Amino acid sequence: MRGRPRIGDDQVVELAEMFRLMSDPTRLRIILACLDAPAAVGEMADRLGISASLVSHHLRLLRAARLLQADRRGRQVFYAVQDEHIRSMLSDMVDHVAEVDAEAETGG
Amino acid sequence: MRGRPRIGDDQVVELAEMFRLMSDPTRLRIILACLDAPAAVGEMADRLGISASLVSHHLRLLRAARLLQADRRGRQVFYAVQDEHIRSMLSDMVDHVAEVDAEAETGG
DNA sequence: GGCATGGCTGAACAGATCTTCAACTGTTCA
DNA sequence: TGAACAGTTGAAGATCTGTTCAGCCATGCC
Repeated sequence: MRGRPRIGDDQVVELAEMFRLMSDPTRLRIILACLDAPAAVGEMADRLGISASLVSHHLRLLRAARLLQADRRGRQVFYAVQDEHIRSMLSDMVDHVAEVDAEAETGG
Repeated sequence: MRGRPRIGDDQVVELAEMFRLMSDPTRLRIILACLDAPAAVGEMADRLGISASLVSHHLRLLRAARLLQADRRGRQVFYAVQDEHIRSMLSDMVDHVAEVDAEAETGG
């Protein structure tokens, strides 16, 4: 039994940083808003009911961490999830919470 | 094409809260320390080189969120990851960062 | 009971974080 | 060129968070 790979301190910090980026509800909503398809900044702001400025501040962090990637088209900037692993992990987590919630509703 | 399940605001907040708990390096190390097998508080403190008080403070949050579960044996209290989904997600993430790191080392 | 061990808790403080507001850059179209 | 639209940025402030320190509860053994 080798067990799972041991990861070093630097990698724990890196991993924690990824979680930190997804740990704010507003920021998580932004990530989820462009999980399936690229979304423009104003579009997200409208959908989430927050200012474009706030969206942009959060996007800066997500861009810096290479979690999202920007793509300018005319005067709009579209954002999409860059890290495939994060995307599939988030999909799983979304499915999971949806599932747990459905169970709770039917009296699980 | 139905797409993935839509999750509501409450569930986003819930999900963000889970990520928040894993977003602090110290707390993440604590979770990882009892990922494969239950670990006692003092044991973790020693292994991580931090005070038992600090470990205990973090454990309180993790317990409250039902991420970890406590099990007293004599004077020691052993903690283990309670949520199976979180455990497997974390295993995946650990594998992922270990992989990415290995690739980087070999010049990927 | 008394003591040692292992763990928990509350207060306090430094540092980080989220949000808002105002001002700025870049792009399109007339 | 100028105006309007889309997004970005920096400063400021209230709030939250991680850590330390001191003291407290619980268990096991003499």
